[in-house]
Amino acid sequence: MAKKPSMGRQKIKMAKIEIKNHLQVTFSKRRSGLFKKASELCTLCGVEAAIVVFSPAGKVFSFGHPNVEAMVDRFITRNTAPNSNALHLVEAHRDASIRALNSHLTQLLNELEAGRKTGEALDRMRKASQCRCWWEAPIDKLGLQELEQLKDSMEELKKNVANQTNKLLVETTNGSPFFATNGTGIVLPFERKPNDLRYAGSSSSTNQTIQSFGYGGHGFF
Amino acid sequence: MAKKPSMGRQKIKMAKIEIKNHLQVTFSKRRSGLFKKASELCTLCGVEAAIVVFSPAGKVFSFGHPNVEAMVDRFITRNTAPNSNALHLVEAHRDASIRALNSHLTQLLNELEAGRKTGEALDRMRKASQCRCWWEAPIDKLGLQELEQLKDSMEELKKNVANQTNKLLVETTNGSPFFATNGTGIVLPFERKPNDLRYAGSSSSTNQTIQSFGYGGHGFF
DNA sequence: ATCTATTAATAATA
DNA sequence: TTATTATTAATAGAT
Repeated sequence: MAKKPSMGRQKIKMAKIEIKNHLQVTFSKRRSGLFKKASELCTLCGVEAAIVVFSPAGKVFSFGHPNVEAMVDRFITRNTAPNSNALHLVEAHRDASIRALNSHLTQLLNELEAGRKTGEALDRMRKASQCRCWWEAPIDKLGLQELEQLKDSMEELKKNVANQTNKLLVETTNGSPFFATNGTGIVLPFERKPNDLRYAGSSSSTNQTIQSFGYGGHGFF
Repeated sequence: MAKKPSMGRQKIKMAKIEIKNHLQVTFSKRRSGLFKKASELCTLCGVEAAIVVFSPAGKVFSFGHPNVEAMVDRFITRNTAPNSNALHLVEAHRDASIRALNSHLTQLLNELEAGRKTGEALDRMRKASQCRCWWEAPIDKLGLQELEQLKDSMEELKKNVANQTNKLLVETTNGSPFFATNGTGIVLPFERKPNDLRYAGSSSSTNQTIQSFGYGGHGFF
């Protein structure tokens, strides 16, 4: 079998290769050759470089030493080119967004802190105001038995004083219908439990202060 | 004169050239060779490409077909990227940062809102608790003279009822120090103003009645 | 830069 | 894609 000697490498015209197959092969070979050359350049000269190639099919091939994006970033940053390309706008926009977010964040943190302080102040006020009614605090310290006894004594007390009280009320008030109907005037204010006062994180008044409202003649507790 | 034949091209070790002069020459030659290769690739294959090289001195050399800017733009705002290179990571990282900031922001907004509501609730409580003691609110409205009168009437009232009250308490309680010290037991319930009872956002307790604590025997108002 | 002996890249082919 | 080979192209070293 006769060997057909290759005609070896031939000079080619420097123009777009029309034969698709050739073009594809040439693209592959020359692209890798290009990247190899770039790599050698980087190694021999200790420099940084990047290459990006968009294939006819739209694929992207890139080379970078030490890496593409660092190179591109560096190029963009360095490139204080007068031609403001869209990239700059994009990046600027992104940075602006981040800056705006950070600013917003800072403002919110400040508001939050202020809100916390306001809340604490209000809480302190609340606690202080609780103590303003002298009878509220001690009630919590009483046991059930003591409360029962207290209730009894209150009821008896109420009876004893009811008449005088009602008389006074009629004389001195402008006729609030409040007690007129039940005709009693003895009320025992009690404090709700402090732990019922939890408003943490809740906007609802679920554990709002429960006050005892007593009518004369019937049990309060 | 005898001609000294050049020893021609010699193979070189693929490592950084230490001799500065050599390095500079090699950088120049190979850089132009690289750009030429790139140019040929673009011509032969009809593709677009860009090269960026940073010289050891910090200078930037670039090649681009059709131009570097367009190539870099296209690379960054890349549409079709099969090879996931580090740029993606960079971009992803940036996006992640924005996302994290947004998340933080949302959380803070929530906290802030909760804080506002808490503050409002506390404020309402404060206002409400002021009214729990019926005499507190009106007190603010009284002038100095009226306050003096009120003080006098209360002191007289206290004296008048002290004996009876103490007696009752001693008889019926187990010695709660509750009323023993001030010696009063007569209560005058009054309703506070409805508009002082604002517990907006609360489903319960909205129309809570606040009892007043009063003393019988003398008119206060 | 230019030259030239060599090496490296690669077109054609399989 | 990968491998082979004949050629061309690139370039190290010297000028």
